[in-house]
Amino acid sequence: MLPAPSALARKLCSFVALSEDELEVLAGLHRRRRSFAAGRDLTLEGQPNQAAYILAEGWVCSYKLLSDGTRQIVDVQIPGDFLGLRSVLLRTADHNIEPVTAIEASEVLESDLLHAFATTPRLATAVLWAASRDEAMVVEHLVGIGRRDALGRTAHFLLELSARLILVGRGTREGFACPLTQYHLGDALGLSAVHVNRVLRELRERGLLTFQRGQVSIQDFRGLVELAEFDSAYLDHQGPLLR
Amino acid sequence: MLPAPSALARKLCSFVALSEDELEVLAGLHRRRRSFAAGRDLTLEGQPNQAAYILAEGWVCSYKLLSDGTRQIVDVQIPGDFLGLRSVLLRTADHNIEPVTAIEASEVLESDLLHAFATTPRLATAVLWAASRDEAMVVEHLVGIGRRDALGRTAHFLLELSARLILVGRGTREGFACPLTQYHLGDALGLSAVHVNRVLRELRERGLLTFQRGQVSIQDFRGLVELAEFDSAYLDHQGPLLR
DNA sequence: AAACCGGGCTGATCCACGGCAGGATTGCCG
DNA sequence: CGGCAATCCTGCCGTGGATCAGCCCGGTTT
Repeated sequence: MLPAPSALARKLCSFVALSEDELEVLAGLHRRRRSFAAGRDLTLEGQPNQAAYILAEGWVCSYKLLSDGTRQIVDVQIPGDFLGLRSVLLRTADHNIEPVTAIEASEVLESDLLHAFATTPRLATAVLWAASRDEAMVVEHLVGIGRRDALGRTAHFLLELSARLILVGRGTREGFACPLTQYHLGDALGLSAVHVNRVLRELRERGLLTFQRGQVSIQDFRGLVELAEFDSAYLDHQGPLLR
Repeated sequence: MLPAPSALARKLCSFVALSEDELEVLAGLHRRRRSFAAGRDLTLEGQPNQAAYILAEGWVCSYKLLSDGTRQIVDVQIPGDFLGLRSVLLRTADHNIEPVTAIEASEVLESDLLHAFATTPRLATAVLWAASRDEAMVVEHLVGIGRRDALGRTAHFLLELSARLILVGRGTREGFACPLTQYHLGDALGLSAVHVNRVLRELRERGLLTFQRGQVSIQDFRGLVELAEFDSAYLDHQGPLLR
């Protein structure tokens, strides 16, 4: 009997159906489980030789600091996401990582990963797909900050989170639990926390969604999609097309 | 006698010294040279099975369109850069590509690339490095748009271009030829073209740089670096650290 | 209980940037 | 040479969002 599938397994399965063997290799990557407290940074920019992790429980965000004390959150990771894959390749972390909640993560050594890839090439493809998807998310984030107004940007961000959470069984079409504060949202969206508050109020008043006490409730999915021009293609598209 | 090194070869050599054999394999990727006219898009978002290219001459920009007609330029490619590497992997283009000038590019088939990697693993590492660098540039771009003001953002963008162009022999510490219009700059920086104009004037009035008739002249490198908080680490760092 | 702290919420004011509208330059083409 | 189309440039005014300042609430510390 196999153990319950990890969030990562669930995510990858939405892309290609993995065999039992492949799932087993994947599960093998989850030895070396570690926990980290909320709020204390994992990585400091510029430090070499960081490890990579698969996030199993909890949320983290990756950000860069500017000299005036402001920061920009580049992306938010949820269960099933990789952490610091690129810093392993480049041998230097190029951003900081803050656990938003207490988290559990499995440390993944480069050798483990290479071994897994050698054993099960389809797994390599799937992980590569996940990495490309992360990159596409950053691009979409860039477009949002550059060209969408605060309302559309916020709606887009929350819709993206929703889609990603549903994929790993942490949310439904109706909503999801979200541990991000309004400060987090501001830093992610390039807005001030004060303005985030006003934007959330407007979304509420328009009957689109509510975000209260760590719970996002989507009330008018269609309306949100329209407002945000949200097209989930970049998140889940063409799995089957990839060879 | 080897032919003159391509822009890509120059770029990769700044990262690892390549042997003659490796340079030859690299040169082999430049068969299948093609030309494209300025202004006419190469790729349309969502179309499957696009080719990848190595840009040999000229500039292009990758952008995404929004429904209100605005666009966001995600990155600008110069000679030596890859074009559409990710769309080959994902089998679908996720953005549009506009040649800013007439360009020459070498079409690269997946099979060529895989073959080159199999023959010369160090080449694979180098190309992977280039891809990671591109990704880091997008992240830096995101931070700029999210948290820097128009002046710093513009200065940062031009400094980054400068550093990249110097690497492939298209510029010096004093300046470079830049075919981008103020509309391009606006679309890249998330500003209106009108405001770009004002920003360029201010940079000129502060004695930092001039951008006139397609020529960027850097007059106060230090001042620009300070204004933009520019740290080129993400462009050229830790080559030797990568194994 | 008092003090404190993090987070949510709101109003008043300010300013960086967008939008519009028109004029000046430049380069290209017949 | 004249005409036309980009592109550059500028002034004026409107506005989205930042900043500041303050209040409320629930949880923790003492």
